[in-house]
Order: sequence, then structure tokens, then C-alpha cells
Amino acid sequence: MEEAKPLNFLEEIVSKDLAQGKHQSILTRFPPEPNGYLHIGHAKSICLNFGLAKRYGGATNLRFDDTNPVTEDTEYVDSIRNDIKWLGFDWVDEFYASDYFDQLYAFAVELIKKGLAYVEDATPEEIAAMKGTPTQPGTNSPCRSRSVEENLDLFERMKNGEFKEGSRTLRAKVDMASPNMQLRDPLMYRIKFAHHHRTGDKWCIYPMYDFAHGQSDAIEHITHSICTLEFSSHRPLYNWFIEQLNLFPSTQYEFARLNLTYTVMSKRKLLQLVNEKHVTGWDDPRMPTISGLRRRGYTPESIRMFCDKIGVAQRENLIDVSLLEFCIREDLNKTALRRMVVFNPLKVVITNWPAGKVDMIESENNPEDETAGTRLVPFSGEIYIEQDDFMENPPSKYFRLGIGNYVRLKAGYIIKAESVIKDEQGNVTEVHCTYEPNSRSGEDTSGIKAKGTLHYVSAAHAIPVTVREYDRLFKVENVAATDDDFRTLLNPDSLTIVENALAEPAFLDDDTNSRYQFMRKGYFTLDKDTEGKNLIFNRTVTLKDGWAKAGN
RNA sequence: UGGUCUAUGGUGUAAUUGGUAACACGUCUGUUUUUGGUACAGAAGAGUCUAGGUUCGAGACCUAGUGGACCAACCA
Repeated sequence: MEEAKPLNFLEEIVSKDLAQGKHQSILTRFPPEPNGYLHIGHAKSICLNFGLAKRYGGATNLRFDDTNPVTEDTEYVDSIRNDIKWLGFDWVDEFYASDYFDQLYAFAVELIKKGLAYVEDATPEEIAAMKGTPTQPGTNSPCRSRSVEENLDLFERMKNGEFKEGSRTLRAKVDMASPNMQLRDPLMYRIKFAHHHRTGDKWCIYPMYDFAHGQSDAIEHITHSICTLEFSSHRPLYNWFIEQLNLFPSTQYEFARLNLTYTVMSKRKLLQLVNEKHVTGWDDPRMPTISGLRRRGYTPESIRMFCDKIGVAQRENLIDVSLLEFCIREDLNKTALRRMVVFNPLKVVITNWPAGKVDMIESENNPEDETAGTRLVPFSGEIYIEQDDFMENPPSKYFRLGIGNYVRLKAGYIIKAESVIKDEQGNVTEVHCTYEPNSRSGEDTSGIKAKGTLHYVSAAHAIPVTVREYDRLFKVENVAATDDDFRTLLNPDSLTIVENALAEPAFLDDDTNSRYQFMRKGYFTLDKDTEGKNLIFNRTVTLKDGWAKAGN
């Protein structure tokens, strides 16, 4: 048996709550605002919320936190639902904060009647001034002493659209001197004559996050409301509303959000990258969005593995993107079909190969998985290898092709370079080799030990393909830590397009699997831009490369 | 002249007070290999931010200091 993994702090809380009978079962929720696409940081939250429920036999709601109609859109709702499902999770109920607008309005009236909320006439600037600062207490607004009747009347007229946008708000009467800024009479409602994606034009007042989130949790009887650290200071307010309104005691817990090296995680910045066309869209394979990672070739399994490995705690963190890359390699190594693709072709002529002969060689689709079967690879007297795989005067540790040394062509024969042909500039344009007829893979009686094995394509059979090589989006590890405009830190080499790579023909009749390992290159996936036979591949991640790392 | 949270190898996460700190990624060696991949074997790397205190005993508890994060949007 495997050793039990230690519980994270949230699992400890849940298991204790269950053991002590505080709850019979648990209900969590994933509460995105539909104002952008989900990213890998959301994946952490999704895995946490759904994972916790799954582990302890509970369930999870999907609830869209749609209290700000000016930034929200159904396009985002659709993408969010799609991404969660793709990640492999199912919600028991789908709700919207806007489902509760009537109830929330009634809650507000109740608080007014209890003398715990009042209509504010001050401008945003005046309200900010009265709030004080973290080190100085705020001052009470003149409106704070309005009568219940007047507040009731004004709030109803706010709802009825009698006042201009921005002219009045509803505030909770808590404590203007609290050291916690969130408690200094926070806003509950503001006037917005905006069309809502679900409620249409029914409302012209919309609740703020603080007056919607906790109550929504309580209405749904969420037992454990898990959010990120920056909401810690909202927790007393979250509890205050629930207590004053006497609702189901949902409880908020906070964890540290995910930060990843060489990328940004703020929705605002991601939106900016999209709007300013630094990337092609939310699903650009360089984006840390779920849709971007999907298009890049990441699997749901690899993302879940990653979320599992990074753990959950309450301290700030910056995860090395190499861990994410490890997770996708780990997954794809076991599942991706092996294929050969030459990116920078160098012609090799095998001078002793019988004219016109084509040998169809059987090659395994995946050495890690016998059930993946085999395919046939054409081998002929004219092939292409990678320019990097030949050196006229190789150093001693180089075990690829060089004049006078042997190399194995994957699944094929052993060849030896004899001579080169050069152009006027002295560049090698063709390598002439001889092959060992009795070295065919599987029936090799030559006794020759070739140091290296190369990938290649047969010139007459190769198909041209386009390869998009993606690299990290930013040049610096910790993008958020610098004061510079983050856009100046973009990596100019985040995308390299190889227009005429040459691929073995097996791609043409393979529609079973869209994720491949291009041997000795990396993992690649077919892009949706592919039309007909013009195949376009995205590089998901390179293979680990000890040779390159050693400084070659 | 505030409040809250936080501090363990390069990174992330453990160690639920009783053997000079474990696991993963990364790094470095070596073996195997028809992928310089994978697999396998091994190594280096922290003495737990600092100072006090409690205790027979502190990475853990307490106090203070220091560093970091968050809080003053009619955003969430």
C-alpha cells in the first residue's frame, strides 16, 4: 500500500468538522465572475473545491458571481462551464448570484429596518475621504443618522430608478473606526443602469460582492466557502451579514493563490494581452488560461496532477513552471504516439542503396505502451535528417553523424557519412553516406555499434507541415515583482514558426490521436487552424535535453 | 501612527511538541537504452528569519523584532 498523503489544512478542517458532527456532509462551491476566461490559478481552486467535496463525499455547486453587469458576458459563462467540464469536474447545481437579487433586496430592507443599513448621498470621493486610512479612523457620514423610514423610502426609490447612477448607495452601518477597513460602513448596493446578461433591465441597483457572496453561500447552505488570501479581511464582514440576517452559517477559509514563473495570472493583465493583440486570443497557446493550455496540448490529467503536486497552504508562493512541464511530460510520455518530423532538413544520399527501392519499416508507436501498436515508415536512398545532426568535424562527445562515423536511423539502417557537397558559401547542402545492408532494425547482424540514433524522413514520402514552437510568454521569472510595465517584459521569441518541416506520412492516415511525440524534439498537438492536408502543430513542451543543457 | 495573514534546501509542500528535518520538481553523477527521451541507481543542497521565553526537550507554543503579502474600487 502507498503511504497516505498528509492532509492539507483545508482537508484537516473538513475532516474535523465531519468527525465532530458540525456537518453531516459538505457542500463547496466554485464562484467565478463571468468577466474573463479561467486560468491555471482557477484550476487550483477548482481542483480544491471539487476535490475536497469528492474526497469527503460531498458536492460542489457552480455559481457565477454576476453582480457587475458592465464587465460580465455570456461568452465567459460558456467558456467557464466548458473549461470546468474539460478539467473533469461536474457540479451538482448551477446557480447565479443574480438568481438571488430579489432575496438580497429583501435582506437589505431587513437590515435597514434593523437600523443596520442606510442610504448614502455622498460622492465616491467624499465616501473615500470619510473612510480614513488604515492608520486613521474614519468619520461618520451625516447620512448615517437617517431614520429607518427615510432609508426605506430612499432605497425603494433607488430601486425604482428615481436617482441618477452614482448619486446614492446603500451602506451597512458597522464601525467607521474599525481597524479593519472592510468594516467601515461598506457599500452594499450601487445604482447602475446597465443591462444584465440574465436579469435584463429588471434592476438598476446591483449588490456589491460583500453583500452577495456570503449570503449566496448561506442560501445554498455551502458548508466550506473557500477563497483566496486577499479576502481574509472580508471574513469579519462575511460573518457580520450572516449573523445579522440570521442565515445558515457558511464559513469562509482562505488559501494562497497560485503564481507561476514566466507568466501573469491577473485577469486584468490577461485581458490586456488579448485586447492589445500581444497574443491571438484567450486561447493562445502561450496564455496560462485553461483554453490556452488545452490548445497548447496540455491534458486535463496533467493539470490535475500539477494542482495536486503544488499543495495548498496560506503563504505566498511562486511555482516554477518546470513543475507544470514535468506533469505534462509525465502524462504524454505514456500516451503520445511517436512520430518523426525534421525541422531543418539536410539531404542525405545513400550511395549504395539500390535505385528506386523503398523499404517499409515497422516502428513502434510508443515504447512505453505496447498496445499502441506500430506503423510503417518508408526508408529510401534519399532522406532528410536534421541539420543539427550532422557535423563535418565533430567533437569527441558528439555521437550523431560525422564523416567516417556510424549512426543508426531510427527503426532503419546504420549509415556512415563519406563525403559532403557544399554551396559557394561553404555550407553543407548534401551528405553522401553508405548504409550497412545487414543492419536493418530487428535483423541486425552487422555487429556495428552506432553511438547515436537519428530521426529522419524519406525525401519522396515526406509531407510538409507547419510547426509552431512556443516558449515562455515573459522574459523574467517573477513578472509581478517588477515595477516595469509588464508588457515590456514579454518574450519576443515566445513563438517561432517553422513553415516547412518535413513529416513522415503516417500523420495522413491517423485520426485517432492528436497528441504526438516528435522523436527527439518534444510533444506536439494538432492545432485547430489546420485545414485539409496542411497540418499545423503546436509544440506543447520540449523533451528534456541533456545534450543542449551541457552547453551544446 | 492601524489591522490581518505569513516565514522550513533553488522552488513547492511535509514533519499533528520526544532520534541533528521528509517528499516532489529542479540540479549533478552513473547504469540501461535503436529517442542525448524514458527507466533505474546514487549525490549535493536547509539545521527551520532573528532574539528572548515556556519546557527535561521547540521547526512546532508564547513575546518582541525583522522580511514578505493583503486591506482605504459605487471591482470581485
